[in-house]
Amino acid sequence: MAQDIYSSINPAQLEAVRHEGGPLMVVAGPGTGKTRVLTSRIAHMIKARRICPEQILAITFTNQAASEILKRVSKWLGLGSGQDTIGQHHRVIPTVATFHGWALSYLKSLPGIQTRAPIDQRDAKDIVREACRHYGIPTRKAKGYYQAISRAKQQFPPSMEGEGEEARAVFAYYQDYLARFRLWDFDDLILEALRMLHDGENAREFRMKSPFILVDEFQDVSPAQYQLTRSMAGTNSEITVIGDPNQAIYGFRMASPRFLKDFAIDFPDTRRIYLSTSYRCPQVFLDAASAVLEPEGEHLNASSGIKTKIQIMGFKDPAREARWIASTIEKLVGGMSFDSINDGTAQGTDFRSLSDLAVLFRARRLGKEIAKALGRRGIPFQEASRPDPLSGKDLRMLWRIYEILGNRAVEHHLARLPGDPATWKARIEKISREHKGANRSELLERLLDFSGIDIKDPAIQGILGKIAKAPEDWPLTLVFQREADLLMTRIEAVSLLSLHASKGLEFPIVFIAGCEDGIIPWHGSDLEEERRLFYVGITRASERLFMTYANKRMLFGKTVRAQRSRFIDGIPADKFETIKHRARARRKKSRQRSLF
DNA sequence: TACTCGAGTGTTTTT
DNA sequence: CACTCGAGTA
Repeated sequence: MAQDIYSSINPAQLEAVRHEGGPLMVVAGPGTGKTRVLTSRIAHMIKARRICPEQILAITFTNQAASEILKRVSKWLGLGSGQDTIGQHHRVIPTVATFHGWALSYLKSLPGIQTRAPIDQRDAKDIVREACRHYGIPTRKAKGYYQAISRAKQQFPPSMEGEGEEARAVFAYYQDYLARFRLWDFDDLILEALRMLHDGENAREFRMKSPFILVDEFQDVSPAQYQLTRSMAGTNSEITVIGDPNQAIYGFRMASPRFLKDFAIDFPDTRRIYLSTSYRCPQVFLDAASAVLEPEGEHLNASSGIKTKIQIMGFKDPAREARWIASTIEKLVGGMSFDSINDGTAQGTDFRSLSDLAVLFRARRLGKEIAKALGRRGIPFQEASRPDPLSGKDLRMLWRIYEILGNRAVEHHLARLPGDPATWKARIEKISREHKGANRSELLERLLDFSGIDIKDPAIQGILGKIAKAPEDWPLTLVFQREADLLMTRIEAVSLLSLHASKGLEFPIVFIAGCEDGIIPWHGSDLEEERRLFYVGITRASERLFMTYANKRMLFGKTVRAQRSRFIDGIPADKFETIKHRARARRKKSRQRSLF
């Protein structure tokens, strides 16, 4: 078991795994084994250094990442599946949680604190809308104000600086509403945990209990999360941050690669380790990616010997672009590669699996055209957009009843159940009285009789089962969120993803569509961040990379002429080949074929 | 409660 | 152009 922790690990990775005694920063470019280092390091701490797992806290941004890390660590330690990260652990395992999940359990663990009930984004938006109505502001402005409020609350203390009178009024109403009904939104979880750790005594106690902290994807931390990290760890403690400043693409939600730099200043004895061997991307792609952004840190070296160039194609319009992508995909999955026919090494088995392929684009709507083209050819595809687990009307109702039963934000939820709040109140009181001593999921099941929800629906049954297993008073917002992540199935289909959604993923064959000025880089966006976004896209590919663009595109009802992305012009000419579509290619048959 | 219709709006996304 | 949202109607 234990030797797996170190097998086929490179010297830099090993150094990161074994570092002891002070702050550590691991700068890990695409495919350099970031997760490998993180999980090996945790396993090493426990197995070799005999650190008690309870003293280790690993923080991630998504539940999916958290469960992936926990799974790998548990396997190395022989701890079984380690699925259950919420609530009490039956075995001693390290805590792996999201910032928000950790913050909530920390707040709950503090003696004498009055916790509030977490609400999700939809309720938060509803409250903002209500604030607008209250002030006679047109509700169409609610979305913008909600975003402004959330941005404000990424900072500590929250700041509406630069916002107008109206926005401030809405903010005040919103905050007041949360206080009145004893609610926390997602941002509050971070802010409140931070507020608690400001108390010297709390901080000292926490640092003693959890002296080993690891934070993944550190380039994505918000100002508040950065401060939280600082409060959690003393400047000399053994805190590990892992990230890649070149992949910081969440500026619009106040994240910044700046914090990775600040870290080394705020923790002066930080040992920096750069992972510079990419086990994913061919050198050509790495070089091209570097060229678009003049990356920070060391130049990346490819371990792969693949020599394929990037293939760039222009089209008259997005429909042709989409059709070409679809037909190329069909060829790639449908049969033998033309390559192998051409160079005589035909094996006859060079099929690509659909899940080896991804099409990336800057904005969701740009994927529509491609989805249509794939659909017409009957090629299965999978779009990234996961439905919000609490989006269904029924599930929302169920959630509200559950929260009321748990005595959380009762008035807030009663007012939002369909029908008359007083009737619901009476109903809930009656049922609770009649079934004294019954557990919460039993009560919930009885109350669902009044809701018109079909209890026999397998989805509802599944949720009820989860509730029965979840810790007594855990708010469902987080339970649902986790379940939705864990239920993500990997089906045999082409992935259609936004560039943002592609971060952290890897595919042998990648298409980046809509590589046009105005799209990539997006008109009016921060150019440096757009560069990093393109960098992320390029570095998803492990074998083949296509970039396509259209010379005109319909956006907002207007057809605009478009030019090839200026980022492509920054790529050295020997890294790619441009292929002319159809009309030209037909005459140069062999040239076209060499594509495949 | 469920619909139609017109106005208005247009990245990226997690918890 | 397509979609969402909210007001208004059945």
